[in-house]
Amino acid sequence: MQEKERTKQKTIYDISRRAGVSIATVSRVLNDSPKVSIKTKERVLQIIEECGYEPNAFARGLGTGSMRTIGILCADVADLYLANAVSYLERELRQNGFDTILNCTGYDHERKAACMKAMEARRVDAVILVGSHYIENTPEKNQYMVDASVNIPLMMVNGYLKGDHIYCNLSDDYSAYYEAVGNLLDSGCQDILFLYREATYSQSQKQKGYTDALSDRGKVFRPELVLQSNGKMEQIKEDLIQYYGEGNRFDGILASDDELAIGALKFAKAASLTVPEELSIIGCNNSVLSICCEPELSSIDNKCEIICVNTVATLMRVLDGQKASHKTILATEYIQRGTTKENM
Amino acid sequence: MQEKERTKQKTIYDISRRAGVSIATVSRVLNDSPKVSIKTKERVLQIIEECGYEPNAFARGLGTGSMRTIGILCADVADLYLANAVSYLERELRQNGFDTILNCTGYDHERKAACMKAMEARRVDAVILVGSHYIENTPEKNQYMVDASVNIPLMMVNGYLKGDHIYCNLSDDYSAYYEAVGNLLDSGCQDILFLYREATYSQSQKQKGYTDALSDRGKVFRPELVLQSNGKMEQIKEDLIQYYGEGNRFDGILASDDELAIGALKFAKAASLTVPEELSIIGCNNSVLSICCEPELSSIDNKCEIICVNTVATLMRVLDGQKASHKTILATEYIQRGTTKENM
DNA sequence: CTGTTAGCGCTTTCAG
DNA sequence: CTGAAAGCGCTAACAG
Repeated sequence: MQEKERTKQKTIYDISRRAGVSIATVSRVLNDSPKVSIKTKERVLQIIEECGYEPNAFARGLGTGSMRTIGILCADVADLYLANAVSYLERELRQNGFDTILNCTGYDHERKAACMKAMEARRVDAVILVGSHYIENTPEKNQYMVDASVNIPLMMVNGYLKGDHIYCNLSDDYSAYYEAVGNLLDSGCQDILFLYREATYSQSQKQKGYTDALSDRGKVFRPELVLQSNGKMEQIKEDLIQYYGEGNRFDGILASDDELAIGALKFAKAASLTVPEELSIIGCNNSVLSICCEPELSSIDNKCEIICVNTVATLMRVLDGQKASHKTILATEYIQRGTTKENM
Repeated sequence: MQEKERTKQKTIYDISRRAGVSIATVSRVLNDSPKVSIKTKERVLQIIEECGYEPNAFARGLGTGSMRTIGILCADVADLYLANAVSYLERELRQNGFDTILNCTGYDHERKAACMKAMEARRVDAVILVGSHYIENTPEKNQYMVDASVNIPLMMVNGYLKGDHIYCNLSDDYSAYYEAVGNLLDSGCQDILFLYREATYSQSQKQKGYTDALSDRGKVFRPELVLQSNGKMEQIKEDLIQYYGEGNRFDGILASDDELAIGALKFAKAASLTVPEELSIIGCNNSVLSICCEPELSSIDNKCEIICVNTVATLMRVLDGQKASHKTILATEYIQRGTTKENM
């Protein structure tokens, strides 16, 4: 670490000496305490300015037990949705005077738990978990979060886990998909394929909305119209081509994210199906992707920004010792574009 | 902050007492020092485990002067390219045992400088600046980085600034654009429009490649074939429609990013120009966007991952006191897809 | 190999 | 309003 020591950092003692006051007074000035006379305060501030003094954050952290840092855990910031969320969260946190430590955990359970531990060790003031990937389907696998929440408040963006110090903000995926099915049906679709990526908490809510909407509208749920596809766009397209080749027919696709939907769009082109006339497609997240394709993609906007703003607002109340809601569900908005027929 | 204190955190003293050794020994065990007998080491480790003890990171930071944290400054993680870069950087840093503090500075000069100051105050071990936006065109505006680099190593991803403790890794935008122009010309294009977003360092390199290639191929540079367009996809399309409406003609577009290129593609559709027959388009960054559209976008891959891996590797050498290269330029790769004609 | 001790630079009582 | 002094929890000489 010979890179350090370039400039001998000044300390509070240097300032106190130059100002002819005690370090306590300097500290008070630093913390904008009211019990310092304006005169001394100004003088100290003056000296601080002159010396280009910056208080040592570690020492302050050691003293107060906090460095005003929030940990953000997300599977991968390269993911469009997560990147957006992180961007909003970081902005809000900063506005509230908190720095953010980012940790991309990936999708592996062990690593997630390890990353959470690392955050605790780092003594962040709270951890925000972004994405429904964090909710696993067995209590044992979620235990590490419950454990962590004993020592530190946990905020979830688009995930729900019950716990005394766990606060969740999520979009109403169930209703969004329920409504989307209704829209497709209203526009004349008969057979709607539900296309999803993996079994997350969010996905199960979406699928529930899908099946409930079908049965409420008197349609029989056909399990073969639920298809899973992972991988990238090209793979999704291939999967659908194969599925279609096996004789499966549908005139509507409700996908659990925009990438899947665009894969579907590429499939439509490959299968020479006109969109939206012969095949309607709805994506989810209302990401940039949805306006890149032709026709542009109808999508479900899950109000990521609102969720994030709300998450940080809630966190601030929690850190302030105020009461806060443990579960907040936010409404989504259906965005009509070119891949679905206008109703009526 | 009443949220703290849930579990009285154990200290090194608690461990030393329970283990019947001095705190120094515990500290040695913690730091995996070789000068501890295996026996005591195991015993101490045992106790640490039992107590669920975690060393206080702030205290350690105060003692060592480092919390093994790197600051990443980027204009906005919601930006596709930047998100990718941050993702790679974070991964590499973590693999080297460093946490990353993310700060999205936006594009305003004042804020950038303020954020840099904040990083210094936080006493990160180094700062990585991502994106060529950080390089302004007057030395005065770049001064804050030079100043910061006196106290802390600075790494630049896709930007170049001279300085003793500044280390830059950037893609060879000049050659990439020089070559791209060649490709367009070879495929039969006559009039190539250079479409850019804003005057950044990177952009100027690209434009230089563009003009040099033209003149080297005996074409006269026509200033009216350089068009700036900001805003989102829709706006870009509109700008081009207007530009085209004013009588400007071209059969190739070389854009400085994928979003611009897709805006161009949308323009082509609006103007009923077939792509790539009547209009060839090349984007840059080889982002997801490039495979969302129809036809898929030919793009310049600037090897973001390699740059990031290299950046962190260089940083590690710097922190280790070794010599490192101040400027590394990496080759790009042209990705041929559907918006350009195959050569030959 | 192990223990003692002096910081690291700031916050925070407690007196005055 | 101001100062003295006791930590905060750990690291790192220095002695043994």
